[in-house]
Amino acid sequence: MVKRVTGKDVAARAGVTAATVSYVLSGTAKRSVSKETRERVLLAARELGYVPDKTAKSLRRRETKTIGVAIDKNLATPRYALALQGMSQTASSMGYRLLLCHTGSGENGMADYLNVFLERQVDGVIYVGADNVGPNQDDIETVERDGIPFVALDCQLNNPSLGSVDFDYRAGAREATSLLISKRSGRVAYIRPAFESRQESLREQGVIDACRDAGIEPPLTIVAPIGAEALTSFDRDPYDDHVGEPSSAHARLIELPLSRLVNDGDLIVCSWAGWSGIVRVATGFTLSLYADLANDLYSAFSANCYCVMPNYQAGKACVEQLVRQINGGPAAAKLLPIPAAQSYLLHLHDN
Amino acid sequence: MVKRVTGKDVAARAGVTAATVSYVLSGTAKRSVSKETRERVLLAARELGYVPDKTAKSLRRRETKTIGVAIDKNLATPRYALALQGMSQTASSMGYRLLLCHTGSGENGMADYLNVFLERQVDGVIYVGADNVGPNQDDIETVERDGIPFVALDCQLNNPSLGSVDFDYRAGAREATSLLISKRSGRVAYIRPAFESRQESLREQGVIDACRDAGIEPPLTIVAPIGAEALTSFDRDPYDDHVGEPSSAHARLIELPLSRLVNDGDLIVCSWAGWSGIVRVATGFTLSLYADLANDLYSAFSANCYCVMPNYQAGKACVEQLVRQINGGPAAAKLLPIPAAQSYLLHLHDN
DNA sequence: CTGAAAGCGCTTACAG
DNA sequence: CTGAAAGCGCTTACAG
Repeated sequence: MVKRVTGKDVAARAGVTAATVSYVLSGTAKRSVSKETRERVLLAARELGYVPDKTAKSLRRRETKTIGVAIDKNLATPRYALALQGMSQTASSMGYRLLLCHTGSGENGMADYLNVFLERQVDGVIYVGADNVGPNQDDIETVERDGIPFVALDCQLNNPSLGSVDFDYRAGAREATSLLISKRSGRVAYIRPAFESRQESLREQGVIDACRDAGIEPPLTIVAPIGAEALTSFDRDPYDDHVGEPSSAHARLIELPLSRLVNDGDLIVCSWAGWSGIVRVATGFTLSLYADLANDLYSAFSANCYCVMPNYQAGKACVEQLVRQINGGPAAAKLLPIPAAQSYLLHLHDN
Repeated sequence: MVKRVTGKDVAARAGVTAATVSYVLSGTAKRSVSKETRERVLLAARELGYVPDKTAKSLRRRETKTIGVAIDKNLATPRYALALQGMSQTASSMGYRLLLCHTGSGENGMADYLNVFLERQVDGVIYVGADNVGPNQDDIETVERDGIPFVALDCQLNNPSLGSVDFDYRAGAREATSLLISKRSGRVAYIRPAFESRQESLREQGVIDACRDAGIEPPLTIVAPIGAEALTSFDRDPYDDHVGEPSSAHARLIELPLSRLVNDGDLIVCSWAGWSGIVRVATGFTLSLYADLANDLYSAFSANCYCVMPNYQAGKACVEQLVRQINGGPAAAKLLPIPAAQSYLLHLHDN
């Protein structure tokens, strides 16, 4: 391993001092440098292959241009991966990088994602978290007390002092269900998971809203045996998921006696992305129409309508808002609309 | 913003020097500290809420305990998200964090993922990349010259001086196809994308191997109009993917006149995860059996057999190998087997 | 327009 | 067993 080239080496070669090198390369226009000196420095830097040490810079400037992302989600669910991608690309375009953190607590009992801020490794934190509940009360107090730039995605915190990006689940569910109702008359059956969360309540309420709007009876609600753990990360190797008995939310849905619970011709609304495909296959119904209250690649093949989750946009919004906070701006709350769409592919078959 | 608590503050309170604080808290057993002093230091640190500054530590120790991950993949494809998850959890358990990098080149013309190493922000780099081709020749030379700890995932580099983790596509395809053939007699039809890569060649060869093994005619190969760009990241907002004309690889598959290209009863082998579901729906065939040469959540519903891609394991292997390199070990090449499995769910229906 | 110097907060040989 | 000091590589007021 060769000796590292430092700013001092460049300075020596250019016949200037390290300060001048810094002013030329970091380009803070606090000092003007003569064109001739600047050229000499740039040449020397290029000749020596100088790459400034960011750890030294961070120590001195007290900023890292890095954002911590607390995400323990099951990334095999494209929703979260897309949000992460939105964050990554936006951060990159704004001169930031993403550091992945877990939500668990480390050695000193401090939550990992807060610790990483206090250790000065990141300038702010985006919390996606392991469930849809959000950070605990202790962590929230630490964030407020230490003034940590902080944005929570899809946590429904309702805390104005914390930054947040949320989805308008209720309006989205209402719109998608209404779209389904507009295509065909029939009873609405709603399939949702077995656990309670603010998100699930909002979606269910939106389905009820749509039935009321249309003047039809409230939905028949079917509770699938799927717990909140389906949302979180793998505690075990997901490799195992695919060789033995299926344990994913999708697989457990098929255990229901679906063709006894719903009738052919029902308008079947599913809380999660991709469920309608499973119900369609499992029941073999030919008259029913389907809606997914979220979407993934497969919704286009099995759901007649679905909610278009703006996951990438949400990731982008998180970064934009966090950077505003890092630069001294206030925390804000953003609520993203969820448009409803018809399946382009199923629509093609109609013609 | 209150003044930051430093090691010196803790030292003052404990009546010792900053050196002692460092020895107590960083615990490098290079110096033994009396039990009584240690307690005083720990108490003072707790009382003051001391969290050591990692940027200072990194500058001094010349290590960051951070791994750069160059990943421009479409994370909506669970394969890559799972690999990332394997990396993240493994890194965490080994005391490392993950910094997301892009593969593009930044300001100084240096590839982003190499730059981040030269800037001393990471101790090593895992390359997943934007396509299955791997880093370019210039980058490889930089890695070798500067001795950058480096592992390439699924790049088929065949360069012994670089660390690598690859999949045994050929054997995997052979095994899955053989499993399909063992279930029913019939012609093998193989559906693959329109671009060439080492990975695609290996899979195709594996399918051919299986036909030869079984003494049946070589597969009928069908080329789907899907280009390599389907593997890479979004240049545009993927939000658009779901509101207009479908542009994903899955959607374009359905544009083929599949029911004219294959016959009901064919053994249909698909190169990518999830394709068999689309072919099954698009053709409506009742006699054919299907295999996916990769798997996702939906393969269990539509493919009779599939390859179980050890993505999580691969991510884990990358981190383990990289850390070994960071600690001075040599680069190694790891080839992961791809087991074939039968769909548990479709198997249930047989009974 | 440029130089000399202090300092960010740690770690770690070097003395005692 | 502990203290005093140097130094990691930058940035940035302060003089000139």
